[in-house]
Amino acid sequence: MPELPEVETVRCGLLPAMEGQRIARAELRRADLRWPFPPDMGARLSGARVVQLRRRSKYILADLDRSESLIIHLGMSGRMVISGLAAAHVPGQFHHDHPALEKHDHVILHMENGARITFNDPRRFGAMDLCATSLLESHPLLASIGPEPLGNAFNADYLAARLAGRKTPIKAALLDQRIVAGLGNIYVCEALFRAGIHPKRAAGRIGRLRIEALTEAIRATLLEAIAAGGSSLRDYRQANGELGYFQHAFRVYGRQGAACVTQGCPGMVRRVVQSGRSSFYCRICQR
DNA sequence: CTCAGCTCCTGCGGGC
DNA sequence: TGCCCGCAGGAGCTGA
Repeated sequence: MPELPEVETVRCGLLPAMEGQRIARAELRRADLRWPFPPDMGARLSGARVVQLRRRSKYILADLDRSESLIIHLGMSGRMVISGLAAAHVPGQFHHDHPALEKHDHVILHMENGARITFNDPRRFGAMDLCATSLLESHPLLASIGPEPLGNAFNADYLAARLAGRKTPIKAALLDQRIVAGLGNIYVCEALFRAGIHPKRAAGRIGRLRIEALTEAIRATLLEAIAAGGSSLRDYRQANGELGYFQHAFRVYGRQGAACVTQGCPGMVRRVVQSGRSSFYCRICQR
């Protein structure tokens, strides 16, 4: 499920185990995910201290004390599982009994503090790479990504300029990471519903006021999801260390055939396929 | 440049 | 029970 809110939730969950902490040993259980790991990745991670754990779009960036940064992408099915984190709120309190490894546990970071961070990814659409921290912005995976939707650079002026003249459906435009960072299929559907915009509407044919509504809908959708992830983080932290999946109430995503949640709206949620991916919307609320 | 379609990979649920 | 099919939250690549 990892779109921007889930990645942010994973980052926050990793903070107590990783930020400021040293990686005692990085264990690679295969040589690649989507792409081969960079040369000597295990050795380059082992012994490094994580100075800062950041997020850019759907990427987690771990700046190391070696002028390098670890780039992590969860792909479609990637998860981070923390174990040995006994009491997250008590610094330095870790125990050392870890559950057995599971299928698709591809990379394990054995932290000096006793925590173990496991990257599990059945479909292996995820990725890891190392890059000089000073060159991160020009890394091929990051160079052409658009502004963060929760930052100041993402506003109605910007979005209007990027959508102008484009015939592609707004759904596809918002999934394009070069236009805005971090959105995926779920939150695009949700944001379009909130903004009252039909997913098939041509991107260049949305009025200024509705573009303003759209930027605010995107922000609100993401902020609410991040808040929901944050609360679920507190809930499951003691249960198991699994990060990356949390319950969230969607208004249209996955609700085809169900009643539209808008008060008094007689419509039902529809599902259409656009460029191979499902879009969910209300034909009455979204134009 | 823009855009649609294909592709990587595994797992799950439904129909027969 | 087993088998086949469609579907899944991403995104790079190709070719028109």
